[in-house]
Amino acid sequence: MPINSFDHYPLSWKPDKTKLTVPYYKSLSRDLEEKIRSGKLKAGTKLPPQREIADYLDLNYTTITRVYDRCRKKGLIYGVTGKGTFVAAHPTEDVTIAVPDADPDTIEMGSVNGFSEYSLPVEEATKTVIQRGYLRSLYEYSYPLGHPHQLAAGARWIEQFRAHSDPSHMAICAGAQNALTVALLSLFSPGDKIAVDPYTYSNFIELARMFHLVLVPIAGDKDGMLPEALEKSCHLHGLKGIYLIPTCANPTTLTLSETRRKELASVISRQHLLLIEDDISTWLFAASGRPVLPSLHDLLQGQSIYICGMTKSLCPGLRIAFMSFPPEYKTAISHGIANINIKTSSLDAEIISELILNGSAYVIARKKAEWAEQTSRLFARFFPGFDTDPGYYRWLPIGPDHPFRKTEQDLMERGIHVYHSERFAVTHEEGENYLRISLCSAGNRYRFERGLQILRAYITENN
Amino acid sequence: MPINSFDHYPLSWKPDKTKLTVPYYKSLSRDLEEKIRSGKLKAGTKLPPQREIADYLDLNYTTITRVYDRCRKKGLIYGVTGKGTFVAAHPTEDVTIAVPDADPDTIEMGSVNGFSEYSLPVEEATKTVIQRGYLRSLYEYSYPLGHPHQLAAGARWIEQFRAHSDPSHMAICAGAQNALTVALLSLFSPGDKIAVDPYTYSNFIELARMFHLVLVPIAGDKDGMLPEALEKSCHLHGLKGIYLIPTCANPTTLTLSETRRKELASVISRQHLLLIEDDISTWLFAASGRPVLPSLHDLLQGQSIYICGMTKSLCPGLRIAFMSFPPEYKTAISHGIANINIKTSSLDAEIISELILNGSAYVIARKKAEWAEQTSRLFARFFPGFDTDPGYYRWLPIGPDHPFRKTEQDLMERGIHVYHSERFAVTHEEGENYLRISLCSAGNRYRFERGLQILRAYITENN
DNA sequence: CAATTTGTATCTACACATTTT
DNA sequence: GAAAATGTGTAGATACAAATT
Repeated sequence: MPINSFDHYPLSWKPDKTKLTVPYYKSLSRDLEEKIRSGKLKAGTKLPPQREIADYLDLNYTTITRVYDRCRKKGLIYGVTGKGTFVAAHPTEDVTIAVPDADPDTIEMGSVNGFSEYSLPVEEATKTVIQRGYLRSLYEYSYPLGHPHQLAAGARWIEQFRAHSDPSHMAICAGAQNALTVALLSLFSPGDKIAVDPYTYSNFIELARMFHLVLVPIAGDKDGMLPEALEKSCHLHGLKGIYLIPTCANPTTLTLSETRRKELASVISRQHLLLIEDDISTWLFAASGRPVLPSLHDLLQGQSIYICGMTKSLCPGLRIAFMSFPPEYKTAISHGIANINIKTSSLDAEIISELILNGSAYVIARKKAEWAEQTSRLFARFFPGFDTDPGYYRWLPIGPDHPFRKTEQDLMERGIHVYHSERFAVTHEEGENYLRISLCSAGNRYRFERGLQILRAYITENN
Repeated sequence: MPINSFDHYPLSWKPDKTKLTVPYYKSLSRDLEEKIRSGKLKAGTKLPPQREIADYLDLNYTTITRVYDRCRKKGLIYGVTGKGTFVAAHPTEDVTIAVPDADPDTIEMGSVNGFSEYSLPVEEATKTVIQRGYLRSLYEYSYPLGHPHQLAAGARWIEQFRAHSDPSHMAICAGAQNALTVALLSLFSPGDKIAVDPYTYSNFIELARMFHLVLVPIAGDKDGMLPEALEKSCHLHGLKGIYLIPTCANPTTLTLSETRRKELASVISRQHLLLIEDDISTWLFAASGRPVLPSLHDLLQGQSIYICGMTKSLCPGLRIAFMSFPPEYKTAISHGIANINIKTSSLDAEIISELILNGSAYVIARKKAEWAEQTSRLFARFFPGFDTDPGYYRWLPIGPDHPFRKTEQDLMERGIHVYHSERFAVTHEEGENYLRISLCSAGNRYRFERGLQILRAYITENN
């Protein structure tokens, strides 16, 4: 029997007692899910304590625990012991960063496509591959993880990034996103917990959610994730893995310092975490002659899946990523690849290998790195204080009162497409908002410059 | 306190009381998993009833339920109410049908590669695509579900198979297996139950297991799955979806009759199941001028994902499949594709489209269908009683006493590679065993004929 | 065909850790 | 720094459905 009537309580979620059906936990979690998905409960809303709902509905409170649990595993809500339960950052909204269909009137500064102008060497390489008569042998099943000489090309390529590997424990996937899918599917199970930065690659967030993996954000400072916070969270949550973008993280552009890398490696090793290292940007450092810090893959020697996508550095249309893993995961990953892809297109892989082996890949990368530097200098002219470190995007603070949808829409109406920080947030964060500004998708310098003008005008106006 | 000492009971699984640690359910399920994976508990073994283990260990029996539950969701065991709990068919063994690395001394009659000899038109089409200057536009992000004209080509292609669709609710995936991954990931959640034939495509079994989906085998007769059995199972298990290969099912080669298709469609519609229709073989019927039965996709008008892989009919090396779905799933599937692949290689898709649009695809398919018919006639000469219906494989009964590994190994030693029925079994089945014999991978007619001789000799010897 | 065996689903009880007050 | 609030993890009790005897 309820102790109170609760009529005057402002329960943010107040399920309708009359609509309760057995089993209770299912009818309740359906109701909660519906309210969140329909937007009746907004991101960041604090839900009533489990015991309060239980009291109100006259149910045992672990039944409510079960309701919250189900929604938590779906990524709709998250709980903090002692604090309460909250609606997740973007429980349902479409934050997937897909490929926008080209609209000539909007300047693309949201998605990070990579410069696509420079595709001549790629076309040349394609012709070479075909003329060489490889086609016949490529159009057959074999080597599901990639042909040995393609993997060798991959090993050579990632060497530049201080990630050392060997074709015998590498694989080719259909792009970095696909490699992440393979890694998550092969090595994790629903309910497993993975440490991430508080802001991280939004497609990873969605992917993890699709697999019903639970993401646990770990605090960081200007050098990236804090090792102590990670270690503490291990004890607290029983983490299974960790996802890191050590160099020029997406979207925050933070790079882990060498000390930080070593400290994190030591925690990862001590706590037996499984690291997924997503290396999207080191090529920009290597190609522009900047110092390259050691990969965690090298520092750890095991427990680590290293992924290097070729899309951004070489050619957006060819979907190839190289993956390196410790030998003990080879069976699991082979299974994952067999089940997800059977195998990756040999043609794409062969073209990429050709580009690496004939040296064009290095030339293309250098060219793209130059462009990136030019656009980042341009960006810094508009927004002083930003350095011109390599990177395909910038992380622009815009103050606290700029809600997700509205800000993006306002800017869209002014003619630029950008992404708001909430797309990248693992939990709903109050306070500062940011925009991620892509430096490489506007099409040309003039469009990009116009975009920056629009952006600066909007920011000065609204602050 | 245990009532009995159990020392004389032959408990097939008898956990060591002294090694029990808290939490009990974890330490126990770890132990059970280890025993199964290490082979100490073999496929089909009946485990002790939950209450018996609980009694023996002096624990509440729902704790054992939890242990069994965890292992069940991992696909290690399965339970039948009233009967007991059993170790699953191939709980851990590597049954994934991957791509075997070529060994010239072994005749390949296991994996179904598709004839790869006839790749000249594919090479021509590749050159055409490149010369046409498409390359530049292909090497860019756009149209994550596939270019409209590629999808239109797909729509035209599947029309032959009485599957009608429209480019606006179609997508291109990187092969049929990849399409299955997209469908499962986008539309199902861990724990969801999917109806399947008792023997079905082994990679689907593994894929479902990776996603922690539970497969429920449904009885069938010579016309395929029984509608009444399906309907009954809906009520019993609360099925969410169903996976069917309506034409020349893999591996049983059964084709659903037209009446059966209509009856199943009616159950699927009435029970709100989500159908995944994997069409791997209708092209063989179309290409050899045989009658084509209506697809369930057409019969259902909704609730159905239709998948048509191009690998077998056209070219093993190009990884393309067309998928058609009801409009209401477009968002979910777009998300799935964005998260798994970002997008499929445009180059492969473009080559396939070119082949369809310039008519070569039809010619290639006819050629391959002819070869398939020739090899199936050859097969029927060796094994009378088999008809020469289209199909890339045959399902050969070999009697009850031919265990999985041993049979495959025996035949491997004699020089042929084949797959045993246990690879395709959803639950462990006693009784008749089968071999799936691939008709299209031996390399040439002479090798295939030698393979059949070896096979027949083995069978007559051992029965 | 009724009683028994057996698996599955749901709800309840309790212990514990962290955060806030 | 103790008490209260709050989420999470584990174990137990009960009801029920299907298959077997």
